[in-house]
Formats: sequence, C-alpha cells, structure tokens
Amino acid sequence: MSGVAATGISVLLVDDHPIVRQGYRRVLESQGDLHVVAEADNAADAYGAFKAHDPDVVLLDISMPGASGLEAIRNIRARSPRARILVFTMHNEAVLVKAAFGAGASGFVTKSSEPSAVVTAIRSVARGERAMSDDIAHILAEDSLSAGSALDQLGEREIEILRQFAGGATTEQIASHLNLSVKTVQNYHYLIKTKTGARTDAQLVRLAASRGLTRI
Amino acid sequence: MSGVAATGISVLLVDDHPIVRQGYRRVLESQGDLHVVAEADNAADAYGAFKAHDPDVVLLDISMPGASGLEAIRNIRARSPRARILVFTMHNEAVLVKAAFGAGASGFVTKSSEPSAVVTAIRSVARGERAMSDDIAHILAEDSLSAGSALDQLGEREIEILRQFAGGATTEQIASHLNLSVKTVQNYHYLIKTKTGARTDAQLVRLAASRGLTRI
DNA sequence: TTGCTGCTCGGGCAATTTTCCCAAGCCGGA
DNA sequence: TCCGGCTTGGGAAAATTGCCCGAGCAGCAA
Repeated sequence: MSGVAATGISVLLVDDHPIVRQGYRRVLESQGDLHVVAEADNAADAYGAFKAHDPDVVLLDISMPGASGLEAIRNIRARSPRARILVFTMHNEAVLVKAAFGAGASGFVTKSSEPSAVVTAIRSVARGERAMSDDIAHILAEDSLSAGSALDQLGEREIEILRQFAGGATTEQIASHLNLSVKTVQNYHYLIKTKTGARTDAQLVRLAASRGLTRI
Repeated sequence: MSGVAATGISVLLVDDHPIVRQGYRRVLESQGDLHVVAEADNAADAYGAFKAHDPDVVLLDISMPGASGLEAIRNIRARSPRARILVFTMHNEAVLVKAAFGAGASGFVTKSSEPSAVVTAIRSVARGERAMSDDIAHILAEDSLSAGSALDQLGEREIEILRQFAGGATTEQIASHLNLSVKTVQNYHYLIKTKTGARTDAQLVRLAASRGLTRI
C-alpha cells in the first residue's frame, strides 16, 4: 500500500539544506532498495509531502531553523500513526533524543554516523523496529544512569525560575521578582540542573528555548 | 601541476560528518569537471590531505566541533599561498564570514545555497576569483551599513569559544577541544561577557543564538 | 629598526557562586 | 494519621568569577 515498488523502501527527505538533501538522495539511491520519493525543506511542508507520497520512512533533520522538528514529528504521527520517522541531526543531547522519541520518532541517528549506519537504520525503521546510532545509545544509557528526564518533572516554581533565568534575569532579579532569598533561587537553579540533566547554564537555556519556555 | 586531469578541478572535502561528505562527493562528481581527490574530517588532517593531493579547491566546513576551521584555513594558506579555499557552512553570521575571508578563504557559501550555486562557486574559486552566495553577500552588505553588533567586537578566538559555550559545552570541554587551559577559557568567558555587556550566561546564549552563532 | 597596538595565553587571589546535604512547614492523598 | 512531594532556606566545602597582571607574538607605522 505504500512506497513505490513492492521490493523497495520509499523515503521522504526533510532537511533545510538543499545540497545536503541532494547528497542524501544520492547516497540513499545508490543502495538500490532505497528510493527518495519526495523532499521538504521545512517542518510545515513535511506533512504535506508525507500525505502526498505516503513514504515508508521519513528521514528528518530536526535542527531546522525556526520551526520545531518535534512539531513535525508530532504532526505526522498524529494523522498517520503508522508513519516511521528517523530523526537525523548533528545534535546529540539526551534531552533532544528523548523528546524526539517522545514525539513519536522511530529512530535517531547523528550526522557523525557512518553512511552505512544510517542506511541500516532506515531499513530497521522500515521494518517497524526502533533504531539508533551507537553514540546515541551511549548518551541515553549514561543519561538514564545519572538522572534526568526533561522539563516535565519540574514543579511550578522551578518552571517559573527557569523561565526567568533563561530569559536572561540574574539570580538577584529572580529573587526579588518572586520574593525569595537569593539562596533559594540558587538552590532551585541547582535543582533544575540536576533534574534536567543539564551540565551548564547554556544547556539549560537551550532546553528552555527548545521547549518554548522562552523565545530567542 | 595540480589536480588530476588538465581539464578537471580537483577538490579536497573537509567536513566532520561522513554522510554529508559522501553526499557532497556524489553531488560534485556528477558534474563531470569536478573530482574529489581526498576527504578529511577535521581541521588537523586537512593540511596533510592538502599536501598529499594538492587540490585546486578545498571545500571546507568551518563548523566542525573543537578545532577552529579558521585555523585550518590559515594553516593551509601559510604553507601554500596559492591554495583556494571555499568555506561552506550553515552559519551565516557576518563576523564569521569576515573572519574566514580574513584568514585567507577565497569564497564563502552557506548550506542553504542551491547545489548549483555551490558548484558555480567552486568553479569561480578555482579560477582564482572570489565567490560568495547571495545570502552571504546580503549579510555582508547589511553589516557594512549597520553600526556593528556586540559580536563584532569579539576576536575570532572569542567567537569560537562563545560558539562552543552557547552550544552547551563545558569549560573543560572547550579547553580540551581548543587545547587551552581551563583558566584561559574562563578568562575568555569573562572577557566575552564584558565586551558584549551580557550579565549572565543565559544572556550570552541568547545573544549568540540571535546572531546565528548557534542554533537552538 | 624601534616602538606601539592588539590578540592570545595563562597565573594570582579575593569575592562570589555552585554544589550538595540538611531541616522545617505546608498540603494532598492513601 | 502518615507519607511523599513541594517550597523555602541554612551551612560548608569546592569551584568559578571578576579583575588584575605579564609574556609572547604578529602586524603596522614612523
């Protein structure tokens, strides 16, 4: 019912860089069993292309500017639960990986992976299996040992403090805004970091921004 | 004297993502007159590959983790002033572009460019001309009109450190990536904050993100 | 050539912050 | 009632920051 031929795997390519897209296309098509049936350069077009071509696998770069790739995943999965989405990005942060799987992705590979690993992942995902590259597995494993899930585990106060912090407020400003002692804000700051698994403030800001807690 | 055939343009490909490299290779080779004679996945190997193959053009992604791509440019140019280096990256911040040209690059194209524009740029650079994609020209033009942002006051080392910091790297990671002492990275961190006027790390991340130094 | 200037690199050290561990009050649920 | 989680903060050692400094080196101008 899907794809081009009974013997091939049809792929929808979503990446905002034309030449990168074209590169993938050629790499995949050289495999013989993989066929790129459509391309999209942004999250918004991704679902339209999906509907039009019903591919076996969506190869999706979630580091597109502006629109959230996670949005695209959720979008496609909401309307076509059988869609297989393989996320392909240069980012390798645990929170991102988990968010992608949480949104409905079937696999996650980094751009540092060998082309053969990507091709293997595409075939796995097409068979309905879950796939991820070795480095991603490593990161998730480490992450599961240490602590963290993402922002969902934060309390109301923690979310508010994280929002103000990510917005650029100093500890003193947050304390006075919320009528707290500086010490309490510092303690929250530390708690938020441990809960989210962020190792630096920058990671915290990125996390908050990627989840819509703050705009940049 | 250089390249493979008298009628072709030989290219050295430097990018840290294997599949992206392979994609470029196929795109370029399909042109007929372009031949990828070598690849490298980091700045350190780039010069060795250059020496070994003496390519007409080096296609270099300067957004590689750790090592500064600018370093690679200067490295190659210092030993082989006739080298033609085409910088190819997803970043489009004016300071980066200027730094690249300042380091000796012959051209600058973004990954948002059409493949045909990249190919055209390679041919221009091989002829000894300067080349840049339309969006880069636009950015430089606008930049020359505007009074200059806070980021323009930063040196290239500072830019590189800010990029890695905003990307979520810890001080230790940056230090080891760049072969610097932790103390030096800390000093740069402080200097960057004072130069840009950022009072918190979060503000620094926001600044970097808003200027395209990092994506969120 | 000499000097100046700017970038890079790091030491030093006091002040501040971070990192953890802890306790206490409050509130909702079992 | 008791338990667990949230909120609020103290304490103290470890780490980082803020700001000062000097050295090396490249470019550049006089």
